[in-house]
Amino acid sequence: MPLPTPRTRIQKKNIQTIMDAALGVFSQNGFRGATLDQIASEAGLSKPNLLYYFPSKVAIHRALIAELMTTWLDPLREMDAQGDPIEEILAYVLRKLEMAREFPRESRLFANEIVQGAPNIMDQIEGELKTLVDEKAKVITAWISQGKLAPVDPYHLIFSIWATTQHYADFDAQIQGILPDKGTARFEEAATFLNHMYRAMLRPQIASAAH
Amino acid sequence: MPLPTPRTRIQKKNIQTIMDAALGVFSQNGFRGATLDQIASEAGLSKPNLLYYFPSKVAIHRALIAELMTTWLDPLREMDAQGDPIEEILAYVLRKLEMAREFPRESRLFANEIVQGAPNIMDQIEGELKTLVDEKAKVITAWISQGKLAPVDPYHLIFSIWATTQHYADFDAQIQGILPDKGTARFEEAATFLNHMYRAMLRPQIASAAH
DNA sequence: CGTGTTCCTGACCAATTGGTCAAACCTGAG
DNA sequence: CTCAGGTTTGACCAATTGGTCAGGAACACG
Repeated sequence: MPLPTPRTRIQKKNIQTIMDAALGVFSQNGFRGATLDQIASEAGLSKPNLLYYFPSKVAIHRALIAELMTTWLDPLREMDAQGDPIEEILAYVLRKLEMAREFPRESRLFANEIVQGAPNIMDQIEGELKTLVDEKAKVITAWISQGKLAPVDPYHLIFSIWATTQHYADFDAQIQGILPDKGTARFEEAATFLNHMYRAMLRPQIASAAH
Repeated sequence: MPLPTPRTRIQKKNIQTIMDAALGVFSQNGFRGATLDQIASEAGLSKPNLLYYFPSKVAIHRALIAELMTTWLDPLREMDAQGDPIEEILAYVLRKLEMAREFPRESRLFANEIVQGAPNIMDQIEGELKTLVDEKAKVITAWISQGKLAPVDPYHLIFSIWATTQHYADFDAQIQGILPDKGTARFEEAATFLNHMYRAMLRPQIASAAH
């Protein structure tokens, strides 16, 4: 029985190994496309051994998603209403881009889940996530009404940030197929590009002609 | 044997029915996650009947991808080097957004394929697609050197357009979970937002102070 | 009508799948 | 060393999967 909290160091190690292997397999094949044998093989364990630590395939997936959800939203949480609006948003963009580079598997796991209709995490999207987004949207709206940002829809602004940053993880195969160079330069180029893009669109226009 | 070109009207109709059903199933579950039984059931045909028209599961998938690739790139092809740069790019953005609204299943089919490493279409990405993108990147670069656009990396500009527009199809579940309204307003809002975003970032800055 | 071709199906198959289980194997505290 | 607990595995199972096949049903066309 998989104990709620890992007790022994063996449990800790194996659970970690399994989740790491499962992350790779689920993120590449989606839930239905992934097999326990694949995960077991990737983890260097036997299939019954997997099922000693997790009661079922979905349990592994759920554990992964749960772990991911807690850390995935941190960059957005860090956006500070007290800071300089444009710099705060740009910092958020760059943090998200950094996560796309650092944790592409996590990004793809998420992408797979959402593309398939988010069957397992819709409640968290409509709860935790929506709450956070609503809160930050209010912050952005306040910034706009203070004239510190160009007037844009805060929700779609956030969507565009998710889209443009996660794209570099989720669609990496396509990007690497198109971009001439094959190094990691694409992420640095992306940082420059997104920096320009969001600065340009968020810069408040010259104050209204009337004064 | 599935004849290369559909002959009878029955073939035409059934092949169409199958591909439509397969599009739905593949786009929601990915290739490995989709089953022939599911597709057959969705199409209202028996499984052996599917395999009368297509020799295998991958054949159906290949047919879908092939059909998609031909039309999916049309919006980009239409970008005209002779037109007004900003308007041309914006028209492209809106066409892509329109496709995300009109053909979300096609978008998700594509997304699934790329997220999983584009195993079946990497050659087309590195061939047809790359050629087209290279060509259009040159056009954009020319526009920039004529001072008609702000200087941005043309490749990443195109990536950002793909990301922001397809996001509304691929991640629709998330968007609908977050946005207050549930109608189709999100697409109109997106059009407004993207219009602002790309105009702001592409507008050439005031000519260099020196004159 | 008749008859050759196209279309369709139930029954079947081997391989793979998620999952079980009893028995064997470790491991660490006393 | 011991032995009770945690850990691991080979063998197994029922269900599902992609795919086959022989034959029947529907059609086209003279």
